[in-house]
Amino acid sequence: MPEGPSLVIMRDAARKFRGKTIRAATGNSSLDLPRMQGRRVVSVRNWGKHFLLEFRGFSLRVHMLLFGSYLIDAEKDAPPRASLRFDNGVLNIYASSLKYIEQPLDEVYDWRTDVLSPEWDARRARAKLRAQPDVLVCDALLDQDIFAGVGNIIKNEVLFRVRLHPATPVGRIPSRQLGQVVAQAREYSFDFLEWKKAGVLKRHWLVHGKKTCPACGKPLALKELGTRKRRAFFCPRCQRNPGSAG
DNA sequence: ATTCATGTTGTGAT
DNA sequence: TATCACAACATGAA
Repeated sequence: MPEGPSLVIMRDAARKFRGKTIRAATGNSSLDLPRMQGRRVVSVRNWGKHFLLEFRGFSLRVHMLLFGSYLIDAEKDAPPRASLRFDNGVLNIYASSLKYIEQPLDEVYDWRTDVLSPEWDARRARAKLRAQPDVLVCDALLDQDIFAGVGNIIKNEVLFRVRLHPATPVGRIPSRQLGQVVAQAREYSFDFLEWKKAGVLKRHWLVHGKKTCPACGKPLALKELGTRKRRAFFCPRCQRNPGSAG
């Protein structure tokens, strides 16, 4: 489920609950779910991988981690973390991390950091990257304070599009290529969104989960790189590290 | 049946 | 005190 584009789809699917009142809030979350009963949804939003239901005075934050899922007007054979019943339907949330946010969302979230937001600020992202020259680009792309919404799939595909080795320190990336990284973090996320909506996402993966480089035909490398140790699929031939000899 | 993965947070060690 | 590596959590596809 859970990279930014999937949350955009969830947010749009749940938009019909905006302005509606929660009639019942149940589930196996340790949160005080009944707190939401009788409360009206002021807005349905998302920031990166966070799904947000805003009420007057507080908000519900849902993070799906790796295995989270949701169903609208349907249920499955598993206990929901939260089941929110409205007059016009039900939102069921499974295996997710739930939390209340007490402060106004605009105080908590910097929308300019969300790669899919209209408020996305590429220059700001570049400035943050410049401030951390030693961080590997594979880690930087997963940093939600720089690229909120980017996950491991987007990371791998962006680095291939830009033909950049995942283990390149940010400070060694030529300025023009760094600009491409930032631009593609957003652009690929929108492509991901369209493909996901159309149910054709996987067939568009060029390197993620693949064995062969679509550019040169040689085997792809698969390594757990960076401090995050997430899977990096890349072509050692086509994705050259500007800092290495060769 | 077993392994593994689109992710983050908390804990205890250093 | 701060940083860091690792554990923990949870589900379904292959």
